[in-house]
Amino acid sequence: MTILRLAIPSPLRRLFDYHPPAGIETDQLTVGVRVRVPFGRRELIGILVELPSESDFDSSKLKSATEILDSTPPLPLHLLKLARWAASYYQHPEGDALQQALPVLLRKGHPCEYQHEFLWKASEEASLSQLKANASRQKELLQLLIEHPSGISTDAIKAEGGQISALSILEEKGLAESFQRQHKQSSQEALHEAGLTLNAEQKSCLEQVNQSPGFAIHLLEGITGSGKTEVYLQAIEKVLLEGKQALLLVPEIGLTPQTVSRFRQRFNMPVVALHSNMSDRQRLDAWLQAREGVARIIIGTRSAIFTPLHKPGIIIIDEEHDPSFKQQDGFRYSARDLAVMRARDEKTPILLGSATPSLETLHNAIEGRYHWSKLTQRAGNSAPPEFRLLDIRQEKLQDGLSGLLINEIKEHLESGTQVLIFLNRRGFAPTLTCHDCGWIADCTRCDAHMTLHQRPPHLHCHHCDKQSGIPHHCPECNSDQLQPVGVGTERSEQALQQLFPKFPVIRVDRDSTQRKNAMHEIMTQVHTGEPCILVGTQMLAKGHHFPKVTLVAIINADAGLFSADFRGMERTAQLILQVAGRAGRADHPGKVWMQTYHADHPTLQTLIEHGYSAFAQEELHHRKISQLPPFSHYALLRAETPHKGRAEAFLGALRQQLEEDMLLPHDVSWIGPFPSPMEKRAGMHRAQLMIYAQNRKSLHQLLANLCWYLEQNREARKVRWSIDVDPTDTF
DNA sequence: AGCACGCCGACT
DNA sequence: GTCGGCGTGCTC
Repeated sequence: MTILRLAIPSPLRRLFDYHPPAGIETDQLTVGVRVRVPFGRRELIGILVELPSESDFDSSKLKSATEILDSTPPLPLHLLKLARWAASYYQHPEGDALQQALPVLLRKGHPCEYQHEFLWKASEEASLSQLKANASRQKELLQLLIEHPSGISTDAIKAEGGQISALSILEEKGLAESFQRQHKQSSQEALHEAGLTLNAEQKSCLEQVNQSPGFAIHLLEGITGSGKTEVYLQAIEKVLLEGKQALLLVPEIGLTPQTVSRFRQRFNMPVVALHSNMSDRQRLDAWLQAREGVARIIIGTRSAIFTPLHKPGIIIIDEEHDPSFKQQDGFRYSARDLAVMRARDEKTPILLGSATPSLETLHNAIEGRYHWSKLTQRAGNSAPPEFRLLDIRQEKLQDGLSGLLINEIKEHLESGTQVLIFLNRRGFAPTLTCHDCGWIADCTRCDAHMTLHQRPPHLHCHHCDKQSGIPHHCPECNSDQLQPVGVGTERSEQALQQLFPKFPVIRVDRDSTQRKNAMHEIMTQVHTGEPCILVGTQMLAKGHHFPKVTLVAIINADAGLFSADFRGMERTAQLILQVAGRAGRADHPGKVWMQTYHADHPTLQTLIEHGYSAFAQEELHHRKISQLPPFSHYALLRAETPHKGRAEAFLGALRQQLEEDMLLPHDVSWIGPFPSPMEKRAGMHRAQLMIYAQNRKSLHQLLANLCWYLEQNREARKVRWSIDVDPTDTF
């Protein structure tokens, strides 16, 4: 007898057994295929993970599977293993974890096949003059086709605002034609354009990567502008010449069309992207192209770590310290850490690149577990930016700006260069308050203030997305003296525009770039090189290059300085340096001015006077003394319920129970429970229990027991609990 | 997580 | 009289 043991996408931490569907030759079944099964009153798709000969469950009560969906497993066996390992390491239900390793369409049961996408292009002799002057829709569309000589998909046409219905008219007139994407390589050449000449540091780093043929971990620590990407490109080039593929993981906001086009420009090989702006169909096609080996370079965000490769050659994690590599809900995996596992498994090198490596990675490099290369020279030997801490304790600020800073901005603009203002706060003002009675606009569902927005005018909670109108009178005392307090990007933009009416002020945050193409338009304007002021959030800090910016101003360098999270300082340092890195990339030396109430903060001083390495060394020293990661391992047990105090009480009772009942590994300890830094969020009251250990194994063992216990426990069903292994945030 | 069952309050 | 509120239980 053959039993199908399946991972089912449900929160239950166990596998489920089924009989094979009637009339199926069981010797043809392989682990990894998708199986459609009845589950409770529903029908779900599970993944076959084992083929035992008998079930622990009463065999007569087993249901039969409905249908086997694949003849070969969509996910190669070793990636299935990786995903199963991850499920166990991160204590996440296996069925759900495996599901997340697959593209959405495969989760839904679509066949594991390409749907060859039709592309459209303008025919050779087509020109706009062949259309009637008033046929504006058709003209727009034809213009779009002409702009994409290598073809554009109907999805992309829609995204660009083109009219699909006009396609057939153009086709009839012989102005447009459709074709299927060809994946054949046009020639033997791997390169479209030659690589740049490497400096000595880059060369030695590249040699380091190239000389180790199998698995090896490399940390590439390179200051902004030192040419990390060129090293990536040339490392990839070697891999391509060997007939292998490259997987590049980038942070969520780092995957811009510019990133992809830089790789397309360099290589005469198919490059595919995998990111959230693509349709499910496009993602599946790209995923399959990677699996078949047709796509040679795969660029994706976190979830792309599960993309199968026909001939894996190298994995590169760009900005390895970026928090977006750790998933923050559900299956809380770290794509960076899994990438290391995967590289070991596939026997390929892995390259972790960053200007500001995470302390974990740095620690590994210091301990000699990673090969460590540094790039310290900026391209063209341009001078590093000059930092200045602006003590604003006695200063009277105008919309968040000190007089000194305003003067400096003026000087830069008048000398014809650009200025970047970094303010990590969206909206007009972080709060709205009543001048007469002190009332503050609070969110009813979170322990947070509502943010005041002016365009369009409304109050918005950035934690639960609740929105409401702006009251004209105070709800408490009916006064009409309601005032915005604090400064967000909208207000900063407005203030700067009034101060410098002759210069354009461009705001870059999630709100101002929502519209399709908005970012592209902004970048086009900035790249004209005309003097202007850019005001924005961390969107400005990542991915984009602003060669004409000579002054970077950090309005509130203190934000995050005194965070409840022990990683707060590390994050702040990384963000400051990342923003600072936008200044003076070309021949202009850059200045970085930071407004702070803590100009004598020793860590801040170390950072700007001696750089990131010195900062990191000090911080690692602190972590060692306090036995914090990377010198210990820990996990967070989170709980949330709609009732105040109940989450904390639940965790407290649990802790007590565990101390009484369970044999604790001797090196495991707890801290807490304590309420989460923002106790109430989106209507849920939250608390957490920190569990830490010297030894990964003991921690893992304890967590496994804990999960088992919680699944049995009746009380545990009344709260929502989850486990976060290697958490990066404690909110 | 879904989804159903079941047992009490305010509506057509 | 029912519609529907969410507590409880189950999923091979």
